[in-house]
Amino acid sequence: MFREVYRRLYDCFGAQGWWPGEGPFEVMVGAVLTQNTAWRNAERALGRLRRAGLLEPRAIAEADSARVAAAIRPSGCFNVKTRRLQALSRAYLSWGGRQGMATMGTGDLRRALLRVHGIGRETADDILVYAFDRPVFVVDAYSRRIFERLGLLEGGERYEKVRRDIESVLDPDPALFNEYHALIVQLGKTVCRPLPDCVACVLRDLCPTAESPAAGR
DNA sequence: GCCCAGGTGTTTC
DNA sequence: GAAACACATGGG
Repeated sequence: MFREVYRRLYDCFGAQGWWPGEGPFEVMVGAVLTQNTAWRNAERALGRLRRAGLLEPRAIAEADSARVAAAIRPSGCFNVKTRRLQALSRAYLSWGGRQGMATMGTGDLRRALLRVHGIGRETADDILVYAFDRPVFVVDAYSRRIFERLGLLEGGERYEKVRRDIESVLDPDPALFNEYHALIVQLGKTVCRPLPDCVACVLRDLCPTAESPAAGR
């Protein structure tokens, strides 16, 4: 069923071509900047970092935190995110950069990322998929809501369970997981706004047998 | 003015 | 563990 949802979303929206970013490190920075933040604002912050010469691990790690904070201001929570970016940059360097990380197994890399201050499950999985091409499903509020509505999730499941359940029935194809999360976000942006209810219309197409709407909120 | 956005850490029960 | 809260800007 998760395959079918994917297929329909892909037919409907086409390839999303995520992640908009230049290399692994930039993707990682973007993943932190977009936490609880619209991508548009994360993008602004990214541009300002670049213009300030701060879009490199060593530059961020060694810069005065006030400078980093000023650069990423448009993405909100800038003091919090500054600490996170500096921690992530130091970790990135300590792991031997993109090469070092590329040689690590997905499980090890995930555990390493989760130990970094400010990198939670969703951000870690964003990084695994979009910076290092690992076949990992990114669980977010949209995917939960959509799958719950389709009856594929009960609601209230833990992050890890959702992730494993979905990964276990899909081919471990990095490109597929890359598109899947992007398509769900696309669906969320175009249809699920305001969040709770209007998922329904797309879901009628996705799965005619799904429970009818109104249970929202 | 209020709610939300491609969350996470801390505190408290 | 789970719930409540802080973090903070920009758009609808």
